[in-house]
Amino acid sequence: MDGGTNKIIARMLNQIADILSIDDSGGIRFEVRAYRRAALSIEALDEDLADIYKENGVAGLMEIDGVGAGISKSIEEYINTGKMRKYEKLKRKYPIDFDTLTRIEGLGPKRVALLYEKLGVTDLKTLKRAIDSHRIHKLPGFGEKTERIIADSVSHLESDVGRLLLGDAMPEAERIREFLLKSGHAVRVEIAGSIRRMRGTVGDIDILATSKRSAMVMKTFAGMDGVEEVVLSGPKKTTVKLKIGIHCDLRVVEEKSFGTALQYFTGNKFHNVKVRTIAIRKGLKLNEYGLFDNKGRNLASGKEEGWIYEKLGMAPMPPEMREDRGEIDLALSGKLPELVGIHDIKGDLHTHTNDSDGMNGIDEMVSAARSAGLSYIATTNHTKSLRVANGMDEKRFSDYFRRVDKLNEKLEGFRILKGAEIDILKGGELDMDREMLCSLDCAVGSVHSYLNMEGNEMTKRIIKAIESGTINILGHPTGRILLGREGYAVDIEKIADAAKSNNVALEINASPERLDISDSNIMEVYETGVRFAINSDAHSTGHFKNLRYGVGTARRGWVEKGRVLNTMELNKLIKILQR
DNA sequence: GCCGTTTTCGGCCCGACTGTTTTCAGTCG
Repeated sequence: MDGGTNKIIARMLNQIADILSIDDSGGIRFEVRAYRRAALSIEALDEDLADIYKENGVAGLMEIDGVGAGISKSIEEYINTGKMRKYEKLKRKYPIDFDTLTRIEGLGPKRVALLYEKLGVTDLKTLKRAIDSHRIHKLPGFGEKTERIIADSVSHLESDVGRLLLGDAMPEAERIREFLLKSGHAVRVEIAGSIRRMRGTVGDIDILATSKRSAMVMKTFAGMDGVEEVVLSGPKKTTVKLKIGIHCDLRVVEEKSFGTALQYFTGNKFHNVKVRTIAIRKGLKLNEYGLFDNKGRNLASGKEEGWIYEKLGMAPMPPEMREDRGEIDLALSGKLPELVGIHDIKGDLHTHTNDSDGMNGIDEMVSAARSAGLSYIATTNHTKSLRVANGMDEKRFSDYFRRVDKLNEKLEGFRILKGAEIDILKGGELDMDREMLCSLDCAVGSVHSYLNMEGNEMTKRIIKAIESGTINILGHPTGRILLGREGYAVDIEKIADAAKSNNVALEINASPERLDISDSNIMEVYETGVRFAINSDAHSTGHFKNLRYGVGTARRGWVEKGRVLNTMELNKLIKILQR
């Protein structure tokens, strides 16, 4: 896992880009772009740069996307000496906290540099002083309005709203979509951007609409419930700030541009750059309005999004894969995987009832599961050590299972599997009698205590539980909480290897604040051949709808249907769960 | 500075909006 070096180096590379871009005469802008690209690539890395360097040296570093001879040398220098000369030299000229200052609306590297040269602004504190003394608006290129925007943005930054969970942003986006459709001014309305790509957290909401009356759509949008203020508005694009704390962009295009606009507006940015580059190679030009040949004719007029990929020699690309992680090469060679879909999910193997810490009784959970289209669930209440969650001892489980038996007799076309979410104790032991443990239909083992354990120890603890031969699924394997805490620093590949050999599935927990394991973890372990289980961890009847976020996470990790335990029909599943 | 099924040199995605301009630079995605 990333030990912190990556963030520091990424920040240095970004600041090099900032400073270089202050004077962009003489074609330096491509160098700037190269530094930014490398920085982003490094931020997204799961492995620590220091480890990569230790194992494979500069050659290893150069394998990272966007890192070539120059930047790899700089990284090497930093790892060995704790310093990067290029960075130090540039910083001497501009000793400015670009990282913070460029996060302020309306401020990019050039304006930040000007603020430094004219007013001595180097960080948030000195910027606030400049704002208070009312000197910014006199600078060339600035004005009264810009000064006010900067002042607003500074106070906003201090109250930091940041990102939202997908599980919070998606319902809001759907509400907006429905509202715009009902208004009658828009023909088609789609959610695009990172929500469509199912990223676990999102920084804004992107909506695309088609209409001949774009002004009316914009007006409807700006005036709808939930809008705090209009940030910018033009005939083609409007941005509002929502009361839930993030921005929402609306783009309106003509009907004939819908496919290309959706492709463009879904992103991500780097995926789009690659797709457009492929278009150029074929003598075409792709933008949000169409795919144009050299005579300026729009070949994509009226076509759907999938057509664009096909025209460029690829199969239609699932939105969840569009992260520039190798999906384009895969598509060009005709090898895009068949991803698991929400309709493949036959059951849910991690749910709770009000017998431990759930909100609803088993009968209510069953009918909610049936409404969600499932044909089985495992109820997996907590075990005795987890007192805060009203964990159950063996006696209570026995009583509970008798009730389940009776209920199962009455059910047709649906089955409740007798399960438990068993605490993996500090030393890797399981919090249930072995006899009862082995009699369960479905055993989920999870860590809920001593979360700050050192990585190696936690890895051993989890592997010991896996090797007990008594659990079927490792629940929320890394314990991460999105926007909350990092996962345990476990060696996920070692865990996956052990899980594969012991016929244990790794959970993809669909709870919006978990989405654990993550898409990048999935990609790391996929080669081991380990199975996954996409579970809601439902604590109430309303939580089954979260399964879609788990499926989204799986798709982001390129998971195929055959690798997911709960896509199986019940009979086949039961055989696999036996141990 | 990076990169290669047109290339180891010569390219590098493309457009929207705003404020301060008087035709555009800076910022953003």
